[in-house]
Amino acid sequence: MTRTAGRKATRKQQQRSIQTQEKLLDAAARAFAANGFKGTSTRDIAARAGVHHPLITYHFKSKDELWRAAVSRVFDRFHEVLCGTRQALADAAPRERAAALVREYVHFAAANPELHKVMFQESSSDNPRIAWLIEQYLRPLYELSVNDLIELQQQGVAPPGPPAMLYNLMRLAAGAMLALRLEVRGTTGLDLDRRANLDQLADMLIRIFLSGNAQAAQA
Amino acid sequence: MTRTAGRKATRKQQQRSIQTQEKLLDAAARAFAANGFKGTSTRDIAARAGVHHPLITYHFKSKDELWRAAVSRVFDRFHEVLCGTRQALADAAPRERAAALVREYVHFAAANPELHKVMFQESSSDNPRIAWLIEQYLRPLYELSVNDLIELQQQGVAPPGPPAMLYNLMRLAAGAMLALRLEVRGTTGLDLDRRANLDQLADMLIRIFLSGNAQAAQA
DNA sequence: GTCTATATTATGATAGAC
DNA sequence: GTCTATCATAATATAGAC
Repeated sequence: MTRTAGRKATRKQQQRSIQTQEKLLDAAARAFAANGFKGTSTRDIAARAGVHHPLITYHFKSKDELWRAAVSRVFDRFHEVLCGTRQALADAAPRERAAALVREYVHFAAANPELHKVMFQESSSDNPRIAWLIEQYLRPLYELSVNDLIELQQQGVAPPGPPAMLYNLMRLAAGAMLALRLEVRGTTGLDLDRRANLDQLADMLIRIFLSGNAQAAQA
Repeated sequence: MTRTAGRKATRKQQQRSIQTQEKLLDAAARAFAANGFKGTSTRDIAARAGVHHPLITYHFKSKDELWRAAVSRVFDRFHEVLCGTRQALADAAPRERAAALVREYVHFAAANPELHKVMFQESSSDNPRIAWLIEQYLRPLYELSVNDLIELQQQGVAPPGPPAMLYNLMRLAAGAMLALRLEVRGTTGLDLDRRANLDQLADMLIRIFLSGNAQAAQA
């Protein structure tokens, strides 16, 4: 009897612990995205999550490790989604596969603005966090994509020029638009919370970056 | 004799005061660009400037006003440079004028990375500073540029689509590349501190965004 | 115009009760 | 697993000597 009760209590506690961690990870991602690592206090994160702030130390040991955990969660999902789509379209024509990936990229970035906000926040200075982000996620993603991009350039689908430059233009143009949605709206009146405008953005990116004459080049 | 000495002393003091303010404004722009408003301490700024931190309150009253002063200095120069080039090329063909402005934009953003870093930092959350920045600088610049851009689209030089979307893609692609130079280098190996790569970036932007068939469209 | 000293609040992290 | 209480440090800002 005592064992059963003990097990139930343990299970409940474990569930609550996981819930608390989830709430903290969500709150941390939003707070770090909004104000950067240095500009965010652990008290602010705890308040957003609705938990007491010493629980952060309890569950994540330090502010630094909480940052890594929160960022990992967003980037892991991003990586999964992109790789999934890429594999699912392994047999599609390169141009159609690339177009689908652009659409996926835009919609994921719109639904998860923390992704690019955190990147922009930490990339503005030389610090251990951006080095970690590059090592863990950004460089691997580039190395996964660059060969496809070069192929698209050779087929004349993507515009010529250094692949690294083209890659950065594409990802940063889309990323900045979606991370800075508030500023974009205030400055130009463009509302990227509307689904129609989001689709139009993806179409525009595809038209600009992936609509070269597929018969040309290779000369 | 006392008057002369007094005047000399006053003049010297005024000069030193201006020097101190300049040093503080430079340091503030760099610090705010690197760590955002909330992530920057006035002590850090004072240390970068090599002055004692109570001098910030003395010269600028508050951290908030120092931010405005530092940002104004960068954006005023930016505005001057762009408007100057625009007027100097009033008689040039629209495409050549636009291309020259893109080159100007890229080189100014490269030489003054604080411009876009500050923008990206503060744009990640809704706060009074980004509202001020939009009101004072970002929207006026857009309203100054959008008619030219529409004209370029009508002439078939710039790609079709909502002008606001095109405007944001152009400025944010260039701005993000140059604000995130460290990240771009770490992720893709592209070194935008090299003058040659900078020129190539401007050329690529012009090719992508301003190389439509000038005879087409208008249909 | 410049400095030291300090008031006051906020921060990251910990100790120990329950 | 959760809470209160607390420590040590760093923050913005001010007061007042020189």
